[in-house]
Order: sequence, then structure tokens, then C-alpha cells
Amino acid sequence: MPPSQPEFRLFNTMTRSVEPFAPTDGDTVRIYSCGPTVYNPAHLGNFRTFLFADLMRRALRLRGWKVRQVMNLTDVDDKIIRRAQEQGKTIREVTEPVTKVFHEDRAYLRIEPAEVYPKATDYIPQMIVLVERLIARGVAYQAEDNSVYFAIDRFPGYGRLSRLDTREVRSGARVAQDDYSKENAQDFALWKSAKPEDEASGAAWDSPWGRGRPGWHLECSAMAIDLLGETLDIHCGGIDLIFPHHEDEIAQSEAATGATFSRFWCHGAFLLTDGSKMAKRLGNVTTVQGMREAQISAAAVRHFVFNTHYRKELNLSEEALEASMNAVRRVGDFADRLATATGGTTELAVAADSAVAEVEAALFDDLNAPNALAGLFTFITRANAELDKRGSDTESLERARAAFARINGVLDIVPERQIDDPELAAWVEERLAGRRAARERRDFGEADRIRAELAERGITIEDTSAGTKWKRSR
RNA sequence: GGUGCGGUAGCCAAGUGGUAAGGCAGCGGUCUGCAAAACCGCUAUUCGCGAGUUCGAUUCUCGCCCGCACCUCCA
Repeated sequence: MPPSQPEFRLFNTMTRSVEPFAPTDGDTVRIYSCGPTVYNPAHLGNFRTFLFADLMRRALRLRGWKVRQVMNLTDVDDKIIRRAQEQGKTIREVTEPVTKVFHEDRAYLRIEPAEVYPKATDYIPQMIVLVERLIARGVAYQAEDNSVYFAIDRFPGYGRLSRLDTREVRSGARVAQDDYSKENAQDFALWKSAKPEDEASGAAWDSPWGRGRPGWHLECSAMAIDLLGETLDIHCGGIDLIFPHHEDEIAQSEAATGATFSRFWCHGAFLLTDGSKMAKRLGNVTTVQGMREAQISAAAVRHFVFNTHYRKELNLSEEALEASMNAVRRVGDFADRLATATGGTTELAVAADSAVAEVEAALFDDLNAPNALAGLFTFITRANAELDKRGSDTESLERARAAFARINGVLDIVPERQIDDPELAAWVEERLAGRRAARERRDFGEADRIRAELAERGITIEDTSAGTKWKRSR
């Protein structure tokens, strides 16, 4: 990399340290991020992780690299089968509508689409090949129940990512006794033999080991290798996936290919609600749909999430969310002002340049979004002060616009414009005309009465030199 | 029991071996008919507690207290 290019640093869970990062080929960053299990709409906790991946891909692109991101959709697993059984449906009938909702929610939060969203059920042949390779290498075995397991004691590196040695795993508090038979309690299933409910819900495929379905970990390895190659640049996901999911992915991938599965492992911390983990099984979830109904803008959600570093737990509270809603309003007002301004000052350009430098430095330093936000807000204050001077330098204004666009291109926190409601607009304009007339004849009592009337309908007005502006307050 | 993270102003939250970013809220001022928005100023002598290292610690070390998460399928 040319010395002029800034260094990009990322925390690597494998080494537990922040390391310089660059894509293997110097051009395109190949990312695999663990996506949702589509049996239920994802909640905001899930989306914090997806927002983290969004931040990462945008920051990498800001740095000048291309990104090829693969996010899997797990469309076959225990919970999906159970759901299908409960509802008398096939797994596909369960997963398709949920996948649709996922993308709607994703789009609402302005999470850029990944380049590929592979579904596990579309990669069964690749998974079977992977299992065959593992059996050929002697690290996997078929048990009495026809399921195929990975023997973790035949993979020396097992436990490196999670830093759990196998002895500790063994004495762990929760060693599940599941319905499958295996040699060692810690061995994990690569291929699960089909049960009646699997067949009934369309979750069974032919394989050299009989009818069955893939294990969860296997899906990711097979799809990642197929779509991105044997060594990924970055593999990311929620912190809870470190063990066992990512540990198992490493084991089966590296045992099969002999290559390092991923150069970087990046994990996002949890979103808590009322001090404890947000989880479907705890019933304390906030959905994106719920936030839309509460008229919480995507911009506010993004601000809320990015205001805390991705490796630190974040507690969802109404107060914090409200602070973000207010903060983002300031950003939106500034965006409007930049768009309608006619000129700036030399100082404006100076502020723009330093803002870009500051924000980039923050983002390239292990995705420090809180610092990037600080840089943006500092810029907004400085730029507003300069714009107050009503300068006429169009070049510096353009510089400021470009800087803002560049920064917001990553954070994306300008609130959406209110949906146009022609009827409401006409009504408001009518009131404003009346108020203008009242003000002209200095009948301020009437003017204030109209303002209060508008406020009751949630309309905030602002008298400017260019006339009266109005907007919905929420 | 093991592993890991965190405790910074009313709230959210960065950060550094050299004396505390940013946001929200609040207060005072400018502007405004009054507001709103914007701007200016103020708001932690202090970073969970105790000890140690150091010329100097919120930042390093040790101990303690509190909170959270992970330890087989949960982002």
C-alpha cells in the first residue's frame, strides 16, 4: 500500500488485538458475515450486528477498497423445523416470508445489501462434499444413528478462537444431552440423520450417509468456501458466535482445506434491554417493525447504534433513543442548510477538510464510529457558524457539501424527509398564509394562535429570511 | 467453576502515562415581535473503591465491590 494511504486497523478476535488490515489481493475485501436464522423476524439486537457489518463495509469502501460481502440466510435448522411442524408447513413456507421481512427491515435501517445472500438449502451438494473431505481426512465419522460428527480431538487447533481448552468445555455447566449419539460429548454434528419431522417439513436430503440435513456450522463453511474461497479476509458476526459456531467453522474448514479459514475474526457486542440480553427466548425484543410504528427514524437508530463502539455492550433505553432522535434532527437541519446555502467562507473549507480527516481516522481505527460522530458534530457546529456569516465563496461551500456527503456516506444518519401528504401541506400552507398576513399587520396574537394550532397538529415552524419553513416535529 | 467485557458529568458515550472528545438534557447570552433554528458562553478539579509503580495514573500493576455476557446450535 502506498505510504500516503492511511492504515486501516481492526480488532481480531483470534489474536485479541487491533491489527493493520488490508485485503489479500489489495483490491477487494472478502467478508463473510453470519446472517439471520429466518424463523422469526430479527430483532434490534440482531440488527445491531448487521449494522456493524454495514459500518464495516462502508468504512472499507471509504478507504478505497471494493467489498464482496456474503451473508448467509440459515433456512434449515431445529427451530425452523419445529416452527414448521407447529404450523403444519414446510420449512420453505416458514422461511420465505421471514426472509422477506428481513430484507424490508434491513432496507428500513439503510443497511446496504450484501453482494450475496446464500440460502443454506441451496448449498447442500457443497456441504456434502465438505463432509466427504472431512471423512476422507479422518476427522469426521458416522455414528450409529447415521449422523456424521466432527471429532474435535482430531483437530489440534480446536478452541484457539474462543480460548477454551477442551477440558474446560467438558466440565462446562451445560453439556447438552441431545438426541444424537456421538463418540464424544463435544463433537458436533456435520450431518444430522433425518427424523420424521425433518422429512415432513421438507428438511431432508439424500446423502452418502442416508437421508439427513446439514448441521448449522457446516452451512457457513461450505457457503463461505464456495463463494469466497478457502481463506476469507474477514469473518464477522455477533460475539456469541465465537463459541461454538465460529470455533466449529474453523475446525471443519481448516481440517478440510488445510488453509487458514479467515485472516480476521470480528465480533460485535450485544444489545441489551433493561440491562439484560435481548433475545427471542427472553421475550424482551424490540423489532424494527415496532420502531417504525413508534416513528423512530432509521437515522436515529443508526445514530444510537453507532454512538457506542461496536465492541462494547449497548443498552437500549427510551432516553438514549430519544437523545439520538434529537441529535439526528440537528444533522438533518444541517443537511438542509448545506443544500440551500448559496456560499461559504474559506474557514468553511478548512473545517470541511479537517472533519473528513478526523472522521476517516476514527473509522479506520477499528471502526470507531463514536469518534466519527464526534468529528461530524464538530464540523456541523463550525460549519453552521461559518454559514451564519453569509459568505459568497461557492468553492468552499462545495467542499463542505462534499465533506458532508463523504462522512454521511458511511454513517447515513440524515432523517428521511417526511412523507409528502398533499392534504396536510395544503392545510399548513393555508395557515401560514393567514399567519403571514397577521404578522404583516402586526397582529401577533393571531400569529401566535396559528402557530399553536399548527403545533397541535405536530407542525413546527421556523421563520427565516427566506420565509417560513415548516416540518413535522416527529 | 472456566472465559471475556464493562463501571467516565442528570442521561448516552469517546479517550489518553502529562492532567477529561462528541451528543442529549439544563442554564445564561446573541438573533427574533415572540418563538424556532443557528451561534457564543457555562455545566466532571475529576474518570467504581483501596493500595502500589511513577516526577506525574482516569489511563500501568495488585486487591476489592458492582453489573453484563459466553461456556453446543442465541447476533
